[in-house]
Amino acid sequence: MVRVRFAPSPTGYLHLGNIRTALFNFLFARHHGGKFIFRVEDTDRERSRPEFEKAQIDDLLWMGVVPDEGPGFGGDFGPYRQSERLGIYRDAIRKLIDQGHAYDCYVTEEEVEEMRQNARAEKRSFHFDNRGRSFSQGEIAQRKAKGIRPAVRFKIENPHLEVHDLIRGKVSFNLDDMVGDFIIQRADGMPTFHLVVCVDDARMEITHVIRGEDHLSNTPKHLLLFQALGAESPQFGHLPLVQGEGGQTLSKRLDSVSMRAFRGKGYLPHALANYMALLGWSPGNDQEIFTLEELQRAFDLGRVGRSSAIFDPQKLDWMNGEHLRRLSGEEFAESALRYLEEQGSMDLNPGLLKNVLAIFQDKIERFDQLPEALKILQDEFDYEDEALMKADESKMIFRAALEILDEWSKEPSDLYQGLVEELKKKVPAKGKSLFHPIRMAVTGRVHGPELKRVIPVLGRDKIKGRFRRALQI
RNA sequence: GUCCCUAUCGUCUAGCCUGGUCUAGGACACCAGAUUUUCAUUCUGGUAACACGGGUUCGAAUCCCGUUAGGGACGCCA
Repeated sequence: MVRVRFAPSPTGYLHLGNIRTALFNFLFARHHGGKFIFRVEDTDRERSRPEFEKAQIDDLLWMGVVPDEGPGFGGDFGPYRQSERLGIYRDAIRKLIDQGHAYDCYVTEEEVEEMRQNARAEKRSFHFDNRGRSFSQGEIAQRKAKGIRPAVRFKIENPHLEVHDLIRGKVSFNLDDMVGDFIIQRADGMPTFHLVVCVDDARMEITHVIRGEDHLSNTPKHLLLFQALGAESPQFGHLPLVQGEGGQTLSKRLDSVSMRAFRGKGYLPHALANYMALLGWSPGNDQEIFTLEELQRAFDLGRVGRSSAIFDPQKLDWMNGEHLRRLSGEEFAESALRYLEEQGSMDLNPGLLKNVLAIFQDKIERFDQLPEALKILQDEFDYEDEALMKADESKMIFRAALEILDEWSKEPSDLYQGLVEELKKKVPAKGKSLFHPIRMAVTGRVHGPELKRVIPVLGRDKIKGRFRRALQI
């Protein structure tokens, strides 16, 4: 049974990079009929926030990436918040120390920092020299007396490691020229990332660790840890990183690529998922538009690329437009309404809105273009082409239109057809010279949606008002 | 600085493993045209890439080495 996990630390909002990792894990799990686990890595007490955990889950659910296990989602391997698993880690660390895989290290943070500074000054690469391993009993007693609390370090004994990465193939490391013994428990008693990740992955029976390439160099440490823990190591797959526009590094502080920002701009969740899936993965054929279900079926870790990709908002916009146009009119209106409500930018009545929204389905690429488009509902507006409005030919059309509308008795759905037919009888204008002034009087714009659709939706009274107003200009 | 990863149109990518079918395919963007009495949609066409240098081979985008460039890691962050 395939079991994968997405384990962010609740220290910020999810961004493009994070959520793509989540998506790939989810897709991989679904493809293989396995489980997707959401785990909260909140061992950094200073920076972790419950609000962020909530927001992260909310963003995940919004995209349709639903955990099978996690806090609030059930599962037999809980608790899924690391702050609630401290006892488990303590036991594991105890055992590692007892078995000689780890040791209390009385070297202080300040001392390490000094070593690091020196190395930098001499342009040497730095790694801890493991001096804490060989302190004498006397020295330890002395340090204890000074009130120094020990951190626990993991003893690196076989530094030559090979990682068989699902995406990159064989990668060899020599930890000797990378790091020294690394900390698995801080002086304050909290376990660190390396420890908790391995303990949890082992206990939660994670079979595949799919994560960002930034973790590739952590993998040898984790391999060692799994070994020492007496656990079978999962398989690893390191995803190429996503870069922002212009090749900049993505971070939680880069607002433009946060999930919040994408939701605010009005992207369809599945369009976003579709776009992200194609950032680093390709199906091997020319298909580009996928539903979430199709992605699950087609996804294959072996077809994930090895080089990093730059996020291209233009292609995202195009893809969102494609998904928008594939929606039924009903679905489009619902999604649009949901967006407008979420943004709180509309106080118009949903009944009318629903009819109006349909007009814009093939005119917008993102929902945030809607408020501007919906301005045609407002009666007060400026005319883009005032000269056209003032022309005698135009006035003649407006007057004729008003006369027709005054005597109007047919179905509202015939409003456009009927109006145009009658107008053609009353005025000499036709073609552009007829439709242009009408468009200007009704919408105030040179361009816009088809009059055929706008006029029936606005209704006779609103249209009449607009022609009347047009005459006064 | 040390270690690791990567390198095909401006961007996302197919092709690479298993050399010839690649005068390198698709998509976004861009340009031109057609359709649509506007705009958008749709359709047709076009510009545009194997980072560089060596090697292996009858033959290299594909295999090997080096250079360069980009990215990542080097935390008592995750």
